[in-house]
Amino acid sequence: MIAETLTDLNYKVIENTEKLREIIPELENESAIAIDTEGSRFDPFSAKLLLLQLATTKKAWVIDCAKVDLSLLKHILESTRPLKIVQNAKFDYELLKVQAEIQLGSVFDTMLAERIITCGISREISLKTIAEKYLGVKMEKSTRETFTDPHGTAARGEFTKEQLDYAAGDVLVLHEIFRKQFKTLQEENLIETAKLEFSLVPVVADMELHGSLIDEDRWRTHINELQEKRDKLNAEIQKDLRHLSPFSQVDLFGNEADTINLDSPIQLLVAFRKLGVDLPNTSEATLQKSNHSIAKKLLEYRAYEKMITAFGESILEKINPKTGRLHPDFIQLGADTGRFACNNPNLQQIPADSGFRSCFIARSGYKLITADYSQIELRIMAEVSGDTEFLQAFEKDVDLHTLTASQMFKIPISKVTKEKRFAAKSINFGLMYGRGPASLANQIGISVEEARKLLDVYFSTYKRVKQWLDNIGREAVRTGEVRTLGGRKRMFTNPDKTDPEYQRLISAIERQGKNTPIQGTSADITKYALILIHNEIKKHKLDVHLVHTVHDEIVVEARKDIVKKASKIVEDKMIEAGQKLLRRVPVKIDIHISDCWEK
DNA sequence: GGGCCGAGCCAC
DNA sequence: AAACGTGGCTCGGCCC
Repeated sequence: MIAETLTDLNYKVIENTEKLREIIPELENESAIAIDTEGSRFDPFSAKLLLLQLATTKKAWVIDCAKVDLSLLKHILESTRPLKIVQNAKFDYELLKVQAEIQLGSVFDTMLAERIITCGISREISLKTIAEKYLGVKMEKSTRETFTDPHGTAARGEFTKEQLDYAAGDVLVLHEIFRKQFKTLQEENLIETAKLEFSLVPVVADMELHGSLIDEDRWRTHINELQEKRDKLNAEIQKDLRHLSPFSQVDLFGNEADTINLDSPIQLLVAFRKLGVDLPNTSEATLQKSNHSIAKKLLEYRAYEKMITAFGESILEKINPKTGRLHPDFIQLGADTGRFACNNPNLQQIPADSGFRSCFIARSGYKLITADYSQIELRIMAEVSGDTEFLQAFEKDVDLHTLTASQMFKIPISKVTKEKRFAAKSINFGLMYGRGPASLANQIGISVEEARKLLDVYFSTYKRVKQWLDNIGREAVRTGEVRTLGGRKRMFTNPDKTDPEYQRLISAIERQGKNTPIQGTSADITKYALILIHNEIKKHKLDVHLVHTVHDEIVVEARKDIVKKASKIVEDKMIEAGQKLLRRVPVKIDIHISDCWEK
């Protein structure tokens, strides 16, 4: 396809059911059709489905959804064949499911494909960008916003030629992009990864649509408690300041000024100076260095303040008025390792142990199942390195951190203290991040020299682990790429040798090279598990829904009477997904049934 | 007043 | 005194 075809668009507008019926046989015969939708909003629950665009390699149609019976297309859109080529299929899946009761099946998502192909090199995956890259055409995307304008013609169900051209243009470019991306995926051995991601689209979409229920009252109560603690701390600090200050704090009118604004660095610096403490600024590092009791309290005050602003009312504002639930955006390929990202709100960063999580609840008559992989990253490390000690520890299901401590400090298991286990655990986890002696020393409170010795002992105990880490770091730099056990690829761009930061940048690539196969394989496994669980639920038509995932954790809402059955499915499928990639290490799941989200 | 960015902090 | 991987959110500062 060349630029001219976009300006001289070859498409037909379909405005009645009879015309739609005429094109069905043509579509049924295709092996792949490109599709796109235009909605009046981005929220699938309140959006109106305006246009549905379809294209074969030769023709395109723009369907006015308000004027036709879309159910005529249901079997085509839901079946495995033809393949549906879509840019950001999750959006279209959700809109079609909610507004037309059609569940898009068998997709090739050009946006995800582009992310897979260019992972580590680029994050430019918009249709505009990839159409230019693969077709050399410049797309004008400003018409898009006219569909969501509540006062525009689209809101009245009328479309301008410009809007129809735009809609057709979006779907006309897809076949050629698909053809080229598919070729690249084959050449780069990325078909498995693409299949995984494409199969995951309806799973993630259903998870988003189902959403999470939050107990608003409980949430507010919790915020109030934090606010009270913050205010109490504030009062204490004010009192301390008054008490310790040799000067009385009196305002212009001779009244005792009772408070200063703790959020104002200027006022704080003045207050500290009155106490004879001269601080350069009120940054966290400065306050930590100063051993003053008020500095300590101030840091504590800020921690509460942070919690309140970051997780306070802002999350409740995201509750969807139509469903009364939170529908966060799960970004399937958020991280270059293959992990999910999440936003609006980010449910993957809800504090683990401060009373926020227990506000996420099951509907009445339902239960939440929280399941997470036990030490999955260390198990992956055992698999990829083939380290005998690691493998045996998991085989015998002994506590790896305790075992590590006993081997490193050459003491019997029974003599391992809490401190020694903590030191071992810090190294075990630090491994996966390419952690150095300085950072280790800092965490467990020893000198850098002692930390260095500790690491030496560690690596002489686990020789294969060291070998694997050194090798993969080196290979990442040499070849410019690493892969996960699922075949997912991440690329690296080596810095210029003349770059003053050269060595630092190379070290960063080495660390990323070490971490990505571990973190990314964990992501592969969780994604396989989500698909397997989703399929099983559908197969048996169970009243069970995925609601949430946090890297190595899956949360499911199940009707009470079948929660045991659901829990068995979740556990079995998570293990099946794990063992698909881990062949010599057993996989273990921690699983809990509760009224709320908790481990 | 909106966009961008770093700091700081939350998660795994 | 820090050099630990992957993200997102909020705030403050800066720029236009």
